[in-house]
Amino acid sequence: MTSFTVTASSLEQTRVLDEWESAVIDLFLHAANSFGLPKSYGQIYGLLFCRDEPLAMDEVMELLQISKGSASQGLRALRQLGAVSSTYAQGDRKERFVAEIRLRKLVSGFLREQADPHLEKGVARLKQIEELLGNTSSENSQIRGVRRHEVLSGWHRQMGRLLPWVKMIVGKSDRLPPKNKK
Amino acid sequence: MTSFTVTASSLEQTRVLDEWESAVIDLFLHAANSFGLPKSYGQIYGLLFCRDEPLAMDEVMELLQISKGSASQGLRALRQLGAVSSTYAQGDRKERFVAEIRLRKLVSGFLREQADPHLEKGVARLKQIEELLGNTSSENSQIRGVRRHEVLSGWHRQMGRLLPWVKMIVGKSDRLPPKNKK
DNA sequence: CATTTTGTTCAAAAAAACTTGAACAAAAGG
DNA sequence: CCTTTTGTTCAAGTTTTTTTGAACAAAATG
Repeated sequence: MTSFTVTASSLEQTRVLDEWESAVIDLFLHAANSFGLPKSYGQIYGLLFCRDEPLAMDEVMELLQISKGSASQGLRALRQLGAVSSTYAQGDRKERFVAEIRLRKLVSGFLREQADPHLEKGVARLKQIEELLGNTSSENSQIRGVRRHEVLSGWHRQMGRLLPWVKMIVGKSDRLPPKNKK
Repeated sequence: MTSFTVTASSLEQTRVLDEWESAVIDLFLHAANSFGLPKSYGQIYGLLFCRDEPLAMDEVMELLQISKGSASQGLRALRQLGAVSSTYAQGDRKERFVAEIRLRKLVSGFLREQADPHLEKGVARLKQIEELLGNTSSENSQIRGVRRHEVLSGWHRQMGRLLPWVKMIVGKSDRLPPKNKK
C-alpha cells in the first residue's frame, strides 16, 4: 500500500537527497568556504562523500541543482586536489566520480595545491625584497630592512618544515581505531 | 648640497614608504588574502611589521592610503588575532600599534580565532547529522549515513589532535638559529 | 560646558568571487 | 559524414565580501 517503490535502494537512491545527506553537503559547503574554496566545490564533494556509487556530472547537477559550468569546474578542481577520482563505467561514455575519503590524502592534496605554491612564490618574493634593499638610500632603513628580511626568511623555513609534519600527523590512524567500551 | 633633510632617519622615516617596505606590505597583502583575511589587514600588518616605532591609526591611514573605517576595523581585528598590540605613548592621546613578530604567537592566535571555532561548530553539526539519521526511512541509506558519520567523527578527532602539534612545531626555534658556515 | 581630538559604526559604493548558460569542442555511433 | 552525447570555456550576471566616509560616541582640554 504505502510501501510501493520503497525498496528501490541501491540503484535508485540516486534521485533524491536524504535529509542527512543535505546536512553533510551543507557541512562541506561551509568547510570549503573556510578553506577558501568555492561553496559549490564543497557541495559536490559532500554529495560524493555521501554516496557509495560513483555519480556522473549530470547527476551531480540535478541532485545539487547547480549549473553545468559549476559542476564541470568543480569536479575538475576537486580531481586536481585529489579529493575526487573518476572512472568510466564499462560500456558507458559518462565519466563518473567518487570522493576520496582518506583524510591524509585530502590534506596532502590540499597542501600540495595550495600551500606549496605559496611557499615557492615566497622564495621569489624574498629574493625581490633582498634586491630592493640594495636600492635603499637611508642606511638606517636598510639595516631595518635586512632584519625584516631575516625574520621573513626564518618564517619561511619554519613553514617549510611544518608541512611535512602535518602530512605525517594526519596520516596516523587514518582508519578508525577499534571501538573499545560498550 | 644634495644631502639636505636626508639624515632625518629615526623619526621622519615615518612619512613615506621605502621600496622594500612596499614589497613587504605587498607580500602580506597576498598572504592575508590566502588566509582568507581582507587585503587591508595584510597591508596594515605588513606596515607595522616593517617599522620599529609604533604607529598611530592616522599614520597607518596615510602611509597605506586607506580609509578610516578600514584602518579602525583592521587594527581591531589584528589585535583580536594577537597579531598586533597597542600602547599609549606617555602624554599623548593616540593609541599606537606594533606588530607581533613571533611566528608562534601569530599561528596560535590564528588557530585560536579561526580553527578552534570551526572545530566547535563541527561538534554541533555532527550531532545534528546523527539526529537526522533517526528520521531516515530507507534502512540502506541509514546504514550508509551511520558510516559517513563515523568517518566525519574520525576526521574531527584527527583535526583536534593536529592543532596542538602545529602550535608546538612552529614554536620551535622561534629565534633565528646561530649562523654557522661563512 | 563647548571644543578638539581620537576612534567606532554602519549604510551605501566598489571590488572581488562565484555561478550561470549558451556557444563551442571532442569523441562515439551510426 | 552527420548526429548525438558528453564535457569545457568564458562573458555576462549574481552574490558576497570589502572598503569608504559621514555621522556618531567618548574622552580630554581649556
